[in-house]
Order: sequence, then C-alpha cells, then structure tokens
Amino acid sequence: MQVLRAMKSTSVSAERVRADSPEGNQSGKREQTKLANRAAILEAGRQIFAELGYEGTTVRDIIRRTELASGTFYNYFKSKEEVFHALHDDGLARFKPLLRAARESAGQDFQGFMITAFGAYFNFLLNDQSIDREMAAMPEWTRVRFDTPESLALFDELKSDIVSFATEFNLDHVDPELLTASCIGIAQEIGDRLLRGRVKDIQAAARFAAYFVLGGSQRVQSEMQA
Amino acid sequence: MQVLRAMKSTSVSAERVRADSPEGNQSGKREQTKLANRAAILEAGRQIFAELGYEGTTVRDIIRRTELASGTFYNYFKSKEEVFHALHDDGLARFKPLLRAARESAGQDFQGFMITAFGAYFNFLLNDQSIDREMAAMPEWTRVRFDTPESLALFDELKSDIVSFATEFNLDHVDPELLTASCIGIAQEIGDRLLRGRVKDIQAAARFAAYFVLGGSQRVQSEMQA
DNA sequence: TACGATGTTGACGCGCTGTCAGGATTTCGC
DNA sequence: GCGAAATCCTGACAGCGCGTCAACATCGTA
Repeated sequence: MQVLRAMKSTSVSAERVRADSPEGNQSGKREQTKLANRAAILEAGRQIFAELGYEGTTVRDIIRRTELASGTFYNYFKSKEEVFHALHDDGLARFKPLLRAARESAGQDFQGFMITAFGAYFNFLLNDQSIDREMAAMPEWTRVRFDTPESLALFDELKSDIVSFATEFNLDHVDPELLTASCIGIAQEIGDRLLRGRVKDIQAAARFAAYFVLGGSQRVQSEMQA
Repeated sequence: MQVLRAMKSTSVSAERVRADSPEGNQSGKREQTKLANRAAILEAGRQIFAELGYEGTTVRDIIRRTELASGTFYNYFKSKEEVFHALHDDGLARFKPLLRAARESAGQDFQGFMITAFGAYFNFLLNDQSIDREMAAMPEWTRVRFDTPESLALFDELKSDIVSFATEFNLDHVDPELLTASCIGIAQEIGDRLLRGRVKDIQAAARFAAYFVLGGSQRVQSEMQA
C-alpha cells in the first residue's frame, strides 16, 4: 500500500506537501509524525485556500495535496473551518506582539500609538504570509470572515488600550465600545483597499487613520458633553 | 404525480411557501407562474438562510420549502449564491432611496447629512426584513460578505456624495477613498454591534459616527497640510 | 521478540450538485 | 375549439464530497 502511494507520488507531477518533521523536537517518532502531519495539513490548507478561496476548497482538496489518506484529516481537524481557524489564529499570534510593541514604545503618546498600531496592522496584512491576505486578494464576490475567540481577545486587548488612553485624555463622553468598533472598522476597510491596490501608500494610510481617530474622538467628546 | 406531491404537502406538517402569484400583473399565465415561482424561491431562501446561515443551507433546503421540484430551481437561479445576491440586492434597492433622501434633505449641512445617513443605515439594518440582519445575528463564527456590483455602485454613490461635501468644506487634503472607506468601516462595525445588542441606542450611535467622521476629516485636513 | 496502544488507511453509505430526457401545461395558428 | 409547437416542470441519475469505521500498519514497552 505504501509502495503504491509512493509510486503515485512520484509519477504525478505535482509536488505534494511532505510530512517530514521540520521541527517537532519532541521525543518519540509518534510525536514527530503527528506534528509533521498537522503541519502538512496546515500548509496544504494555506495553499489551497489561497488558490481556490474558502468556499471553493474542500477537505479533499486539502488532503489531496498531502501524502495522507482522507480519513487521517479527521484525526487532526474536524472540518476545513477548523483548519482556517488555526491558520487565522497563527496570524493573530504573530500580530499580537506587534501591537504590544506599539503600545509600549508609545508611552503616553496617543497619536504615536495610533500611527504605529495602524501601520503595524497594514504592514502585517500586506507582508505576512497570512491567509487573510490571499483570501482578500481573490477575485471573488464572496468574502468569509471569522470571529474566533482569539480575534475577540485581540479586540478586547485593543479596547483596553484605547480605554486607558481615552481616560488619560479625558475623553469621558466617548463610548469605548463605539470607539473601538470604529477603529476596527477603519482598519479593516482601509486594509481591504490596500490589499486590492485601491490605496497604495501604507504610511499615509496609517497616518490618515490615526489622525482620523484622534480628531473624531475629540469631536465626539466636545459634541456629546454639550 | 401532482396528487402524490399534494398528499405529501398535506401530510407533512411544515407549511411550504406557496407559489401563488401575489402580484405578477403580467399578461399570460405562464408569466404569472414564473414570477410566482421566483418569488417563492426567494422567500424560501430568505427563511432558510436566516435559519441555517449561508454556509449551512443547501439548494435542496431552499427548494424543499417550496412546492417545486429540485430541477426547477436551476431554471431561476444558478446557485444558492445567486439567490443570496438577489436578496441582498433587494435590500440595497430598499435602502438606496433612504440615502438619497438623507442627502436631499440635508442641503449644505454636512453634519446633518451624516447623522441622517448613519441613522438611516442603522435603522434599516435593525428593522428591515433583510437577510443581512438575520445572518449577522446568527450565533456562528463565520460570516459571509458579498461585494455585489450593486454594493459597489452604492459605495460609489456614497463616495461622490462625500466628495462633494468634502470639496464644499475645503477638505482638499483628505483622500476621498480613505474617507469613504472609513465611513463604511465605521457603519459596518457599529452596525454589527447594534445587531448583536452590544450597542443599544441607535440615535446615539448615529450621532457618534457622524461627529467622529466630521472631526476626523477636519483633523486629517489640518495635519496633512502641515 | 511479542503484545498492547496508537495512528493510518481507504472503502462505504449518505446527501448534495447540476443535468437531462420525458412529461405536463400553456400558447398560438387555424 | 383543436392540434401542434413552444415552454416549463419533474424527478431520476451520475458524479462527488462528507464523515465514519473496521481492518491494518507502526510504534512504545516489557
């Protein structure tokens, strides 16, 4: 059986994602192949999602780019959605420290924090090997968006950052929920434009967003207390 | 055969969507049933999408809530995606005049326009029988978003409105693309919070968004020309 | 080496997809 | 009215993806 698979994989021209263990410095061989299999599925998923889009890909598409059998997929993930989640969360985990760095380097400088944070997000979107990038760049009419627990956690972290700055600057009439929502909405929508090339200059976009949020907050404060 | 179907539909407790022609004041009977069938499919789709979510529904689910046979579906729509598009565009067609009214009643009052426009959108989201409402309110992790030509057309219309106000107020250093993107992002994200009950007061939300955009634009203008 | 534990395999039943030949109904020409 | 033609509806069908599971292979352990 293995021989048969080996023949196939050499006769077929497409290079499959190998299940060798690149890292996986655990102990036993069992652990190694488990890590390798999981990594192979994730990498295959990343590729296929980028090629076919979320809607267009099937679990079979993912597993087919692998040397594994179809049943093996379900030892690692329940569905393609779970693969997407894992990839998405990977990206989030890579972005999180960038946001933390932005806050710590900013000190009391709200404007500086905003510029750095927006800039970090836009740079991340355009440069990181994240699925979101390829997905959004796809010439499709449908876009899928996931609200994973990690996303919500990041949002909450961002919200608490914003709140602390808001209290610092006496923006006591500005609803934190609405302010955070606005920041996220602006980031997402401008990020979308950047990914599709409708907007080019990342730095200018980051400064725009930051000034926009600053000015918007202050205006809301002065209008709402009147 | 028809008898068999009739028996089924009476024995089964669930009420199917009738294919009678409510309107369809065209001439022939052929035209009437065509309109009625299309309407029945759309209504069934609206219901099913709301119940099962976009991902969860199948073409069979839609057609099963109908008195039609499975093959008939494909005489009217190519896929469930096309049904969703049609429903989405219906909603857009209902919202469009509200936006026009907001602009015309505002005159030269940028702030008034913004408050009315955001308020109209939020009210529409919460009250109109639109799929977007039920979809967004679904307790799912995945959300589907469509960029139909009609959506883009509406965005362009909104953009030209914004541009005319921006030139009126000498906001010549504010990138219209970024400004429009920000407005859309804010509207979407706050609308999302409203749908899920995280934000309650529609009027307050509309004023917040309007002031935010106003103050943000002016701040960007003053910062960018420096 | 032998045995239990653990992971893998691919065939299977099920349901959905989109199609199409056959049938039912309407329209039209007379 | 009537028959033919056009139009639409119907449901069965082949193809495929889904998730499962009994059989099997491989690894850890004694």
